[in-house]
Amino acid sequence: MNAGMQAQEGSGRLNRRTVLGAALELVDEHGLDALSMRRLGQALGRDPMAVYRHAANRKELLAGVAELVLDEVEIFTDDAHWQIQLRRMAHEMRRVCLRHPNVVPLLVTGPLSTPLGLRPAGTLRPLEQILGILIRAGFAPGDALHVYRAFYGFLYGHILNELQELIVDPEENEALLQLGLQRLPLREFPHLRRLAPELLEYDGEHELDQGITILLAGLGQQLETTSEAYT
Amino acid sequence: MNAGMQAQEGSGRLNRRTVLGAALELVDEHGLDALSMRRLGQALGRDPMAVYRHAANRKELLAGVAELVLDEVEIFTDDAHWQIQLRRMAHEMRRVCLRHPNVVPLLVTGPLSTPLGLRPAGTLRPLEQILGILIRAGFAPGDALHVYRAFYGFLYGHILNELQELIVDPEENEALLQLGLQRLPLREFPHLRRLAPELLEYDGEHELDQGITILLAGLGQQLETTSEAYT
DNA sequence: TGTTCTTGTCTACATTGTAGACCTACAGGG
DNA sequence: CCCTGTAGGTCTACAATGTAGACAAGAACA
Repeated sequence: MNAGMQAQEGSGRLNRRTVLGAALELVDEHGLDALSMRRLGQALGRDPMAVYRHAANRKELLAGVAELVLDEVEIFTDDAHWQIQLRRMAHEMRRVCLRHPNVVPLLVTGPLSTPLGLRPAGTLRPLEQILGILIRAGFAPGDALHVYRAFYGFLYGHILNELQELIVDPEENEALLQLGLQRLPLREFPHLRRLAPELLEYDGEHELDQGITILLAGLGQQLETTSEAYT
Repeated sequence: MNAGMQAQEGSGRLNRRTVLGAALELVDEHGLDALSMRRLGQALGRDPMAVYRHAANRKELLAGVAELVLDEVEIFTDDAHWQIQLRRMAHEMRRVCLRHPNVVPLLVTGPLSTPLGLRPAGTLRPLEQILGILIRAGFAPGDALHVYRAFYGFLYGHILNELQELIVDPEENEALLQLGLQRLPLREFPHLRRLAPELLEYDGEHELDQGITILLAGLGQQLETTSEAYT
C-alpha cells in the first residue's frame, strides 16, 4: 500500500531537522490536523514512536515547525534607513507566511501563554532584530519597544486579514462571494453587500505597503511632537 | 461520582444557547483542549451525544463559541466622531478578548480558510459596523474598506501581542523574565536582555490607545495628501 | 573487547470524535 | 381520549489519536 508516496527518508539515522522538515511538509500540504504522529512516522518510513526521540511531544513538535518557518525569514543587515528596513522585513515576513499559510496559526497563537522569557530563541529573533534596527537608528530603547509593538502588531494583523481573504481559486471566489453575501440580510449588511466588487480585487502586498506607510507617517508625527511621550 | 460539580443544567430540554454557554465556560476555565464532547456532556448533565443535536460537530461547536463571544462586544451607535467611535470599539473588543483569552485563537484563526461570504453573520457584524461608521463619516466605500483593514489588522495584532505578554502572576513574571532572558546568549540578544525592566511594566490599554493614535494620525495625513490614493 | 548511550520498535492504554440504532416524550390531528 | 410522527436524548461501537513503558539494535567510547 501507499506505493505512490515518496519514500521520503528510509536511510540512516533521523535528526531533528529532518523530522521537523517532514512535519512541515505534511502541514503545508494537508493542513495542521493531518499532522499526527502516525502519519509523520509513515512519511519518515519509521515507527511513529521514533518521532519522540526528536521532539518531546506533539506540542513541542508544532513549536519546532513554527520555529523552522521563522528561520525561513531572511534577515537583511543593511544600513538602509530604518523605515526601509522595517518595510522590507514586513514584506519578507508576509511572503514566508503566505508560503506556509497552515503554519500561521502556530506562529500567532503558539507562543500564547508561554511567558516571553521562555520562548525558543527562534521566536524571539525577529524582536531582537527590530529592536536593533530601531536603536541603531537613534531610538531610545523604551521607544524602540513601543514602535516594535505597533509595527509587529500591525504586521501580524495584516497577515491574518490577508489569509482570511485569500482564496485559492479566484473564479470560484467570485461565485462564492456573490452567493455568500446575498445570503446576508440586506437590512443588516448594506455596506458589506455593496462592497463585493472591491472585495474581489484584493492586493495583499499593496495593502500591507499602504498600511505600513500609514503607520510610519503616524509614528513620525507622534515622535516629532512629543519625543518622550511614551516612557 | 462527580458529586462536587455544579449540576449545571439538569432541567428541561437543551437548546443551542445553553450548550454554547456551557462550552464557553469550559473553555474559559480550562482552556480549549479541555472542551471535549464528553466533558461538555458531563457539564450539561447529559449524554455526550446530546450535544450533536445542537451542533453539527466539534468544529461547528467551536465556531459557535466564537460567535457567542463576539456577541459580547457591545455596539455603541452614537454619532460621535468616527475616530472616537473606532477607538471605543477597539477598547471594547480588547476588553472582551481579555475576558476570554482562550477563545482568541478561535476568533483569529477560526474563520481562516472559510471564504468571507460563507462566514456566520456574527463574525461579519464588526466589519459591517465599522464600514457603516466610516461611510457615514464621509469616506468613499472603497476607502472605508481600506481603513477598516488597517484598523482591524492593527487591533487583532495588538490583542495577540498583549495576550502574549500577559502573565497572570506578575510576581512570578519578574522571576520568569529574568531567568528566561538570562538564558539567551548575550551576544545574540543584547537589546532584548537590556529591556527586561520595560517589559515588566506593560500597560496594554495604554499601548493600544497609543497605537490607535498613531494609526489615526497616519491615516489623517494619508487622506489629506491624496484623497484618492487608494482605489 | 565490553559498556553505556542513543535511537528505533513494539505493545498497550486511555481518550477522543462521531456514526447508527434505539428509546422516550411530547406535539398535534383524529 | 388515543395514535402517530418527530425532535431530543441515550447507548453502543469503532477507528484514530497521543503517549507511557519495556525491549532491541547498533554506535560511541572505555
